Amino acid sequence: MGELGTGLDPTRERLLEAAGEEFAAHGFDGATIRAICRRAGANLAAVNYHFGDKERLYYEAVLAAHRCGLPHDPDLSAPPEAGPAERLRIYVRRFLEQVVAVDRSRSWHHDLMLREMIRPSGVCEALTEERIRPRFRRLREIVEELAPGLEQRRLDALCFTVIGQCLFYRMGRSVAERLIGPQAWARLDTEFLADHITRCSLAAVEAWAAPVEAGR
Amino acid sequence: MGELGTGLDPTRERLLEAAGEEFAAHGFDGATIRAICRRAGANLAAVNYHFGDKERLYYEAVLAAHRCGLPHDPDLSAPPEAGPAERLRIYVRRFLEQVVAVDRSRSWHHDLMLREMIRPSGVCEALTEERIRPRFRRLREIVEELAPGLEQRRLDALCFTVIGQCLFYRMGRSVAERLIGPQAWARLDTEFLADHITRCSLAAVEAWAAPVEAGR
DNA sequence: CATTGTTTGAAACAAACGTTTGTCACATCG
DNA sequence: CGATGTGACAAACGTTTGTTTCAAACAATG
Repeated sequence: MGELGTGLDPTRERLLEAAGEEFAAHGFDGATIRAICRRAGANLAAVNYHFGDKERLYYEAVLAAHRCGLPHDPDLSAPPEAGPAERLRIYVRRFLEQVVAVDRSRSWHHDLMLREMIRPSGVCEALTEERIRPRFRRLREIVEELAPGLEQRRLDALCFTVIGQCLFYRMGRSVAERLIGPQAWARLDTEFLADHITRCSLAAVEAWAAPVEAGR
Repeated sequence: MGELGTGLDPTRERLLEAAGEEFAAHGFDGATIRAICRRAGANLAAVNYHFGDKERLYYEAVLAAHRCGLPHDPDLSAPPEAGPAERLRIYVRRFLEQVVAVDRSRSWHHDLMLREMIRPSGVCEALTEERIRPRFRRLREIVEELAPGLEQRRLDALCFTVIGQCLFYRMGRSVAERLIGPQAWARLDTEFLADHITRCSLAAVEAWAAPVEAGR
């Protein structure tokens, strides 16, 4: 299992891990300090001792979960000489692998962020600046390179076209799976979706690109 | 204010309305029966009398909210002789108007559904079948008409490309607004987004409809 | 008017909640 | 050695939760 930080206090680390899973599963109100401590094998008073109160535990747990859950920026592995289309494909694939794909026990990290999206708390700001904005900036660079000279809001909307497609398979999973059936849903594997979203996004960008025929 | 049903009991109706807002704002665990009854101007025991317990109140409130919140199918107003592209534009616009656009007090209806998407409860099934599947079926018909003969999972993915783009502006609003700034976010009005998403989706569909060119 | 069934009212219930307390174990350092 | 500070522990704190109780108020019907 992945360590949540470099802290030297093992109890504190176990509390952060347990709190992340409990908060992700039941939300801030639904999760109880007793369940968190039980899962962490710690005493009930440990939360108050290490974090002060439930709210600060939540704050620390969300930040710790995402500092460890997302290894690094998703498109750093792209060869620098690759074209923007290829970098977009890698970006989408990494996005799907990390956010959407359910690799068993590591799925709860992003449930925390989905809850923050619906009703953002104080930690949402730090989370956005620290983890999301770097990714978004790289996506914007790719789209900007694919279609130079677009107005600002068109550029924003095109980035959201990419992100929206990816995020749907995480956020709308429960409904989407019921809509098309479990077996059809299972056929939408990461490989297929990455290819689908990439090609759709490229077509969308080209549709808005400068009237000059933009060869890629 | 919109009535939540045709029931004859005014207290029951006020409880449903108040419960919807409280559950949408704070979730099932966060909302309290006391706050609901206070908002509805009803006695604390009214919930137990009319609905039995909190869970059945939640179930009824979610269903009632969506039975009244979404007036009718979004694309019924499309002229029957309109082409699929024009019907897609109307579909997207209605989707954005109803789900995304914040028309003051009616915004909480869809918060309920977003919460159901993250952690579906028993009502999610009824909600999907009753309110979402009819819309999804119509979208599939449009896409099928735009690009006949596609394989099933490509058709599904293309529908999700449309829905994912629309839903993002609702689900990712808090994060997206912070990412691009409030003033840039304000410029993404419904009219602009409807046009953007429609054109992007049409380009995406055409990318897969065309005879298979050399893929990756 | 008396009776019946239905709805509301204030009060209380046990359980669970977040938080606090006081104490004990243990390591560190003068 | 004693003094000091850190952390774990059981127990209890006061509050809030969902739920229940029972009597009063009401409308409808005989």
